[in-house]
Amino acid sequence: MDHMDWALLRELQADARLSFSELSRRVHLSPPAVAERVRRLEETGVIVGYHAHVDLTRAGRTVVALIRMSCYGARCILHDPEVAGWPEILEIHRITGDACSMLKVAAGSIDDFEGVIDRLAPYGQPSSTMVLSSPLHWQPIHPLPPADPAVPRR
Amino acid sequence: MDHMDWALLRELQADARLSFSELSRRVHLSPPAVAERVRRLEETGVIVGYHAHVDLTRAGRTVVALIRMSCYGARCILHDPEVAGWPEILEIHRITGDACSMLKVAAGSIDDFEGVIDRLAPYGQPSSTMVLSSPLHWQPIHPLPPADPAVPRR
DNA sequence: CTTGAAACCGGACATGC
DNA sequence: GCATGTCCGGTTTCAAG
Repeated sequence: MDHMDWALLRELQADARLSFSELSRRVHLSPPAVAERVRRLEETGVIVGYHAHVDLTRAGRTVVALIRMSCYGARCILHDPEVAGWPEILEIHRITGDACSMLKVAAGSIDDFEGVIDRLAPYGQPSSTMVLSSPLHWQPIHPLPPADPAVPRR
Repeated sequence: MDHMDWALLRELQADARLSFSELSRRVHLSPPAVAERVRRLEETGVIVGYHAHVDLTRAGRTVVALIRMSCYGARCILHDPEVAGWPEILEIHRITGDACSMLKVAAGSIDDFEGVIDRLAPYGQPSSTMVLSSPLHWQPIHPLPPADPAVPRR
């Protein structure tokens, strides 16, 4: 993960459809070198995929919510792989705290959302928070500046 | 947004780097028709971008958290565009409830994470929940089946 | 929207630095 | 490990139906 790898990640995060040739021009590297580096980033699991991002509202998902699930012991959604297949469930995160997971849900309507809640209820108590808007949908990953501790830690 | 548009979205969400020709084979449409449909999906804002997805851990972001921000009145992070530029802040969602926003944060270390909390504290009270793992990072958007109410609503 | 043709570009390989 | 150069295949973009 040197500076050149980060330059390639920066470009591919901004536009995943760039060709190797176009990439080579932007990062000032030869096309074969670019191809091999990108292949390595894919095979080592740094790049996990290339995805088109779809606007939820324009795709008919007008109701977005974050749901904290407090599951009933062993009957946890984390143990049921079926839940991850429901179309409204976009993300599942296992978290610390009194709840066991946080879900990001995008439903087509309030009725649809109510149906999701009904389907989740058997697993535990869902606590919903509606998403009004998302001022920052997504941010590319770039290298963090090295930490310089202003106050030395004891 | 007919069936063919959804087929194109399905393919481009699964692999954003597919060529128009390869797309045309997969959805059984001619290459010019594919090119025009994709261009329309981009210009109408259905497709908002094509992004390479990076594994947070392998990119050095070992500490992931969700932070609920309860801001001090007008001094809200939603009103300060600078916050969205901090590299550790991946998402900002305005939400309902007693908090004003939910942040997704990916820091390089606990020290770095503590630094983010310190920088957030002037805006309001941050309440952090650590993400232990993410069984479902991302799910493509596909058309929802039409609702058929098993129990008629009154 | 499809077909067909032509120009272009991008990817792969081999060679050499 | 990277740059250069060549070749081939694929892709894009027209035009016409």
